[in-house]
Amino acid sequence: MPRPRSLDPDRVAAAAVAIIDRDGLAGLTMRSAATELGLSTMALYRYVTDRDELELLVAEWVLRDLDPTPPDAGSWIEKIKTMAIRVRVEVGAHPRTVPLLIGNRQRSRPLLHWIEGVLVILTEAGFAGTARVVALRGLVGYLNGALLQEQLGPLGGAGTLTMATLPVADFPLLRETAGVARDLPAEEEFAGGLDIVLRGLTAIAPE
Amino acid sequence: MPRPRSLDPDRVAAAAVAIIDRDGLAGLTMRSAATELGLSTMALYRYVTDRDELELLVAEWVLRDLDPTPPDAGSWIEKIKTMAIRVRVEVGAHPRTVPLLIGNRQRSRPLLHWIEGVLVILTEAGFAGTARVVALRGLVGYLNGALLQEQLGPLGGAGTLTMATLPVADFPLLRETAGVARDLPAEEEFAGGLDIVLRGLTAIAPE
DNA sequence: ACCTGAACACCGTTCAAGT
DNA sequence: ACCTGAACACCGTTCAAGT
Repeated sequence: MPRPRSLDPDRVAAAAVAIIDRDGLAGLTMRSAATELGLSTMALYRYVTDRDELELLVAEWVLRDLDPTPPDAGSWIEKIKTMAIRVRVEVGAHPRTVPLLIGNRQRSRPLLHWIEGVLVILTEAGFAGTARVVALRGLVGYLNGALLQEQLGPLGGAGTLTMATLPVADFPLLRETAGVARDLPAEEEFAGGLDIVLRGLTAIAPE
Repeated sequence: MPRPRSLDPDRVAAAAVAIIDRDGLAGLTMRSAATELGLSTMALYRYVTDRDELELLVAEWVLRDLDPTPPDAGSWIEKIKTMAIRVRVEVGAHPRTVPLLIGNRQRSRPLLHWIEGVLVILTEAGFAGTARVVALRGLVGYLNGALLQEQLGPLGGAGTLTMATLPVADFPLLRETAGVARDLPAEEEFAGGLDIVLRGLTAIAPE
């Protein structure tokens, strides 16, 4: 007399994300996830084959609402910008999952659909062959780095405590820049960096 | 009758890096590092207070020869490019340490000196205030992302195996692009992305 | 089928003890 | 001072057993 499955992958992922939001990445263990779901530890293995798969579930769940459709108005640069900002918005709801998103970026369905959308835009803009690869990777590389940096602590954030103790004589510009960075909102920092990448893309665009 | 200290931080770091080079990041444990050094596990705690400090030692050791001095010939863009390539060269000798380098980027002395050098170049180019923060962070963001991506597996690399199994109909451009990416050397991919960022920097440069 | 609990081979780290 | 070994509180995961 088989019992009905008490959970679905969505609820498993949501529970894992709740733990990460609350206790950080280190707080997520097979045991804590099972407890959060009201299961014994081993029952969790009914739903995922191992921790790696649980992390993939998390990565896909966080980006489940990521819109992969290219905007239909605006220049191709504006479209790419919109696509990039969409990622940051979704990630912003669960920022501590960032390392998992990066680690699973090649297998995450929502992200793959988003990449396909970006490629549509790049292709319409005339990119092809290796130039298109470079453009995509440059954009994604910046996105990964910027989101990770924002999460690990921006120049103006916690890490600056260490920097405040550095000998001023050896790092005059670093000290000065860190001071300015403290007052620069993360969102503007992200937008500014994205703008650099987008202008760079414009510069190497075909035609 | 105190015994002489049998090791210095440099040898500890070198041993840890040797393990990472050989067995990957997961292979590095307090136990494996101690064994590599011919010590009992707990003797390692004479040299580092905990695992976190061991990882910092690794991060600093890998970049110990990173030249922080701005090149004196060439345009400011060429100088920045040289600085960026220097990082990739040093990292290239121990690529699997990348996550540790990123995690410790705010405390790693060699990296802080390198950043100071980059800031000298940016300042000479006329960058100041928030524009200088954005320029620095955009560059470092790309560097982090690109090196991490290169390490976790480029588009043309292992992860593409997963992609090869995707339904073609849903991801036509992704499939096509992955095929091209497979034949693009990592070095060219990095250089191409760096070029995008540098051109973007040019576009937002003062004067 | 679905769930449980004991157990195994790991971790990082504390502590008391040896030279 | 420097090093050691046992022990503790964790991990992920295997396995045999319950309903």
